[in-house]
Amino acid sequence: MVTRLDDPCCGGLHPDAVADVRSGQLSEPLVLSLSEAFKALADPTRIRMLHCLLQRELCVCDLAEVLGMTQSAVSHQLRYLRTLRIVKNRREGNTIYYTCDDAHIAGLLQMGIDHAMHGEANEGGA
Amino acid sequence: MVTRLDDPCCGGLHPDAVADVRSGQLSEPLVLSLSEAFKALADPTRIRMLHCLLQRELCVCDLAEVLGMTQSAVSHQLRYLRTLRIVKNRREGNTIYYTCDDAHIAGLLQMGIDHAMHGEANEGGA
DNA sequence: ACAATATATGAATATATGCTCATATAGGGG
DNA sequence: CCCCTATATGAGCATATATTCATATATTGT
Repeated sequence: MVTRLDDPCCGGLHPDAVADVRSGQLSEPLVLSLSEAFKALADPTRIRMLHCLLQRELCVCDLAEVLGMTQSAVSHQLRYLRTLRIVKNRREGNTIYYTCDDAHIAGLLQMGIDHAMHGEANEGGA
Repeated sequence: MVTRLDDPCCGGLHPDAVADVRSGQLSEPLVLSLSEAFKALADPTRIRMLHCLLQRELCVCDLAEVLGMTQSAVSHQLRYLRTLRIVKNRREGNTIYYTCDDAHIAGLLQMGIDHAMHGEANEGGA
């Protein structure tokens, strides 16, 4: 079972290379799990939200205020992140506080920041 | 200049928290650059492509063969990655070989893999 | 019970994304 | 020069995403 399409233009130009790489392939669930994690970080809004929530616990409307966004938009994105278990929330009376304590995401984000700051933009600047 | 929307439901519940987090905000270009990088990894196809191209140089049709995808689809994604300078290519006669030598991306991907494999799916299995 | 506040959520919408199909480009061999 | 192979690319399409708007839910205070 080779999982070939009908017309791969050339049936594998270098069979050895193909076989070689095939044996090292990532499993389907792993790939899906990976893309899911990276997707969470693949949006400017979510990056900013997570960066905030990693620094400090914030309620929804403070977050909205910081990001200059609608409460609704923020809430939708928080739901997205909640579904992925990337952020947690805590209720205190009427307000709900969110945090991000996901070490995985924090690590990826930090690594991205470190790398991107190799001569490009800096932090700071409200 | 506070960059406020017309109706932030509550005008910042905790002004100190808001000010605090505001001062640590990531700059706009940095955020965009970050999301761009994560976007490159936010798709199962591209993850598999990059994982292959990090292991070994491959021509387009070998890649297509390995991934079980159309040459066209692969080529489109390669263009995407080329635009972001994540992959390089080399021509040898009729065939074009691609590689990924982007340490940034490689690091992020590896970190993602390490983390995701904490009890979930493993490599191997083609 | 009622009003006010904070948050959540469904529907609609606009845009982005990933793939397919057809076709263009480019190099190699007769 | 013509044909074959490998790759690139534009258009179209179906789906995903991010935001907005209106409204629902939940908690507090009176």
